[in-house]
Formats: sequence, structure tokens, C-alpha cells
Amino acid sequence: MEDREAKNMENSMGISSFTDHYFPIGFFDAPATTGGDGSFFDLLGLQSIFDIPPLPTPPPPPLTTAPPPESSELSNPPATPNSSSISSSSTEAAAPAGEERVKGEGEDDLEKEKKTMKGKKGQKRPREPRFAFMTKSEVDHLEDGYRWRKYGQKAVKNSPFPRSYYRCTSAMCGVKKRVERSSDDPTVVVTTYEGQHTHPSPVVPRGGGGGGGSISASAAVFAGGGGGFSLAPQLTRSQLEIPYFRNLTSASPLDFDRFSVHRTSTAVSPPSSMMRDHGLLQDLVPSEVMREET
DNA sequence: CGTATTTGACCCGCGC
DNA sequence: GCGCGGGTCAAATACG
Repeated sequence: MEDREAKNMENSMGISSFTDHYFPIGFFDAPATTGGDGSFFDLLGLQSIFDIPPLPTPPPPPLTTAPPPESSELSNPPATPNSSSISSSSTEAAAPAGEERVKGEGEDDLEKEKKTMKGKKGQKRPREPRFAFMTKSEVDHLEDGYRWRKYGQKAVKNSPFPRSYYRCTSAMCGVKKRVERSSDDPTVVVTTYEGQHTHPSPVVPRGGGGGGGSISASAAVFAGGGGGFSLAPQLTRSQLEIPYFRNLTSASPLDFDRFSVHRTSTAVSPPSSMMRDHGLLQDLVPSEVMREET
């Protein structure tokens, strides 16, 4: 239970401490999905992955009103800060979104989802799009601006490290995330986000004055056709190194066809700044790509 | 006291 | 049909 302290720190205010504990490293890993030419982005598969849209109207955060993720659409973001790499995957997301559960009455999505599993067995539970990335970090649970509640832990086959399951604490948000260490490299943490946040990041920039901290510094959202994710941002870019994308679930082919990138206003930065600061994206996406917004 | 974590049990899908 | 592995539930417990 000593970890607890550390965890609490991360959970509650992670950000700052976060940077202290995590140090993203950058290592490359050839994307299993794309056969890059060798260029950095090819390597990352960015070009084929992202379809940077013009940061339309900053679809900002009034997310609370956003309808719950009923279908497998995502658009919100899990953020992840010290991630040194990103990858994503999801395909199963394309499932029939409509599975109603036998008892969907007074339960919210979350409940529904879980019950879905147990409830009707005839139907397959449509998986939400998933987005995974690897991070070199000493701590398992990376702070990403959202609050998560751990609801399970399981031993992983072929790995000495357990996998932890987290769910966004927000009532109507059914986003889940799995965190596990790579058995190959214990220093690497694999984080997988599933679903989309239907609310803005609870972690608000510390106000007032001091500001800006890392939060406003960067926040990127990867919104995809079927789903979107935000890359987090509470890390200053200087702290991040080169991320690498990696196909993590061999079982599920990547589904990047409609990946797009746009910013999420963590509430702090006005739209104008959004245009200028793409946070991690600036590092990840070549300016040519980014400038779609013009 | 409220909230978050721990942890064993349970459920489900899948491969054999 | 059975066993295995992954994912989730929920009671107990810890912590602020």
C-alpha cells in the first residue's frame, strides 16, 4: 500500500508529479500495420493513420452534454501524457451498436455495458474503439487528465506483471482503460483506452495564475471516424521524446482509416492558442499535416 | 463518512 | 463439452 500514495498523487493531481515520475522515452517500433518507408512518420504510420481535419469548430468541451457513447462512436479523448508512443487499434468497434440489454432500465450506460455481458448472451458485445500506446514509465498508471477508478486487476498470461483495469469516474462516461507492463521490457507500460469521454477533463489547469502549466501547453485529441482519442497533454513537449506507434493487439487490426486529429481545449486555452499549439501533435504530426486547419 | 483500491469469484467467448 | 484466459462485479478494506 505504499503505492497507494503514489497513486493518489497521480490520480488527484498527477500532472505535475507526473512529469516527475514519468519520463517518456522515445523508441521506435515499426508499426506492424504499415510498411513505412522509413521516414519517421511513416514509421509511426501517421500519415496513414491520421486524417487531420480542420479542427473545426473547436468541439470543445461542453462535452457534458454530449450524448453518451451509445454506439461505438468515439470522439473523446483519453489523454495520455507521458506517453512516448501511441498506437491504436480497434476494429471490433464496428460492432452493432445496438445491443440493448435485457434489462436496460434504470441503468446508465456503464451499467448497461457490463450487464450486457452477462445479460444476453446471444449478442456480441460491441467493443468500443480502442486506442493503445506504449510508454516508457516507471509508474503504471499514467496521469492523463481524467480521473480513473480501478475496478480490477488480472494476471497476464506470459507476463509477470498484472494488468489493471480502470474506468473513468465520471458518471456518464464509460471510458475504460487497461494498463499493463510489457513483459518484454518492464519499463514499458502499455495503456489501452476504450471508448470516448463524454465530458471534459476534470483536471483543470490550476488556475489562475500560474498557470499554464503543462495542461494548456498541449492537449491533442485524436478523433477518429469511429472513435477519437485525445492525447494527453499534460506533459510539456520538451518532456516527451519521440513517440512510437505500435500495433498492440495482434488480434485486432488497426482501424485508423478515419483517424483525425484535433485539439481539445482543456478548458484553458482559447481557440486561438489551440491553433498554435498542437501539443503533442506538434511533435507527432508534421506541420504539413497539421496545417490542415488553414 | 465518502471515495478509491484490493481481490476472489463469477461470467463469457473461444479454441481444442 | 471442457478448459482457459480475459474482463467485470462486488464485498471488504484502506485512506483522506
